[in-house]
Amino acid sequence: MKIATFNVNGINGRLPILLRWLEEAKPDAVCLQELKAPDERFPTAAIEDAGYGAIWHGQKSWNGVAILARGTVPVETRRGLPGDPADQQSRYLEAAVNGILIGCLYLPNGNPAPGPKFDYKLQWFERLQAHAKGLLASGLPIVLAGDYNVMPTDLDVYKPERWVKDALFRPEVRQAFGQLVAQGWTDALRHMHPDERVYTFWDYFRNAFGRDAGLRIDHLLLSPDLAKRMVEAGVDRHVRGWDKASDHAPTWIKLG
DNA sequence: ATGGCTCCTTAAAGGAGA
Repeated sequence: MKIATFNVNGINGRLPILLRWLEEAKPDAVCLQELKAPDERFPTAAIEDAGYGAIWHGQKSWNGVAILARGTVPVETRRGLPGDPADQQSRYLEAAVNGILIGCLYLPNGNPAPGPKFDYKLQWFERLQAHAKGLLASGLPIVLAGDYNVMPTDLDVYKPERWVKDALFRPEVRQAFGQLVAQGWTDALRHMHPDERVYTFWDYFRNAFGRDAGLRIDHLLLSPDLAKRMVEAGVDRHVRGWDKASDHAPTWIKLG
């Protein structure tokens, strides 16, 4: 079983990219972020024609997450991250697919930091930690996949010193990610590639992809039993080189 | 340090992304 996460940066603007990649990679389950579309503008027919069932939580202009499953429809278990009823942003969706519980998340960017957006990011992280702890305690096979907007270590940034004051790399954020993983999760990509520079994002500026000036910010965290089943993990970085590509590349694991 | 690019939006120029 192959499970992927892909920040599409606009599901309608990037629909040809998404469909081309689905056809090529044939993932069994996919978490999408940054739909940038309200619920009624989700491209249901095109996704179905590609062979995927889907659930989604859209939002006008920004955010928005979805879970796709090949040949079946994800069974929704949660919509929205618990802990703040006033939070209106579409950033968390959870479903069961083929016996695995999949949490799809789009963690806030947090810039500029410090400031209210950074505070929201840290609060969101605390809510995620609380929810993840409960999930882990359930003993179910779980993957928490998405755009975490965090580079966990220096190895995950092309030029760490340039990013130390950025909301994606500040100590508080790296610490929050570390605390989350320490609950008992496995950072799939780093576990399979302990010493390698593996990036999932390259910005649109200054030929970042051509220079390989990348960041690793899209992560799949696995519960202990799923970590034991993992046989492969990777990034489809060639997708970033396609015409009209997202600034993120699809990131995936294979379970045996 | 800044700006570079690309998406979205009552469609002009601004917000947001990272």
